Amino acid sequence: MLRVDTIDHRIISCLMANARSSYADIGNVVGLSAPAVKRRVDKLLDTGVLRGFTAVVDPEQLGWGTEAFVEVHCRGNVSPSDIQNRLEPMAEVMAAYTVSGAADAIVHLRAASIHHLETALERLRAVEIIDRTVSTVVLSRLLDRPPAP
Amino acid sequence: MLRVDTIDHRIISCLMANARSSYADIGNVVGLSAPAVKRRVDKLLDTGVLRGFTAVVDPEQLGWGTEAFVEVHCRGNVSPSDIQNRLEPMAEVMAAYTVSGAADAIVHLRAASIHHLETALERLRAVEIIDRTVSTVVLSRLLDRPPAP
DNA sequence: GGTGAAAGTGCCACCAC
DNA sequence: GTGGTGGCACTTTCACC
Repeated sequence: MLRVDTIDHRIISCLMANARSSYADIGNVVGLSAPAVKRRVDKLLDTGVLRGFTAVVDPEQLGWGTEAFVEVHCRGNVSPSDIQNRLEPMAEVMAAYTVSGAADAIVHLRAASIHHLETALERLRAVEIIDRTVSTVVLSRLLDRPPAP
Repeated sequence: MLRVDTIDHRIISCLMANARSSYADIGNVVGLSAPAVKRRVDKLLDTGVLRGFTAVVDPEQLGWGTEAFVEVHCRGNVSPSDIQNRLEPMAEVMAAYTVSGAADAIVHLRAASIHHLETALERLRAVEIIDRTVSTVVLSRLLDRPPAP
């Protein structure tokens, strides 16, 4: 793990605001030349601080407007990597976390419709290591921010 | 609201995989020339299907590795926009949703440490419209995917 | 970390369908 | 309305200082 200084943070902020901005533009903001910015970005990508660049889409307009959070309770003792391997092939799984408290994991599902969500939940519950699930359907997205600097 | 055809979807997929790929590269994948791709991307941005381009960072390595999901229960009847206005100024709020079930909202918090998370939770509970909260601390991130095509 | 030059890209006007 | 072409400015990317 390496040191990420103030200039790196400002470069990351620029790229989070607009991942397609040019190295020259970023350089004007942070006070560096374009090649210097590129060298820092390449290093941040190499070390994994920056994982990549992606487009932010409106799931609603693409027809993936139905979301739910699912508490997953497993039978017996299950390792996090077990759960991870089971969830990875499911396209509807946006994110998953092991958590404190009664549940073993929280799974963030996104689907095209309530019906699609239902089938995804059925497939989730069919996983043998999963004992039971408690799902909470999202009614509206109040806030959705990209990660902070 | 406009029509988003198959080619648009494939362009969006390319940009989600790498928001910094060139229009020519995308064109090679979807079978269009670079200017044709740019025109479609510009239109998708105009209409809001594409909201922008952002860098994907590893929160762990940036020192924002502590996460929690918080069920928020409000007193009386509170409108979603009320909750939204209260949460918007909090930097630790990554996302928030109104949900079905007993809770009024689910708030996704991200903080630099357990102590930072604690102070964020205190500020959340200090909001007068909020009656009580039930928080679930994330132990590990099993999966974290950018939105699907 | 900056500079300069070569290769690649973005972006626009214009044309064809 | 769609998509393709050509040309010029800008960007990326390298070696070198």
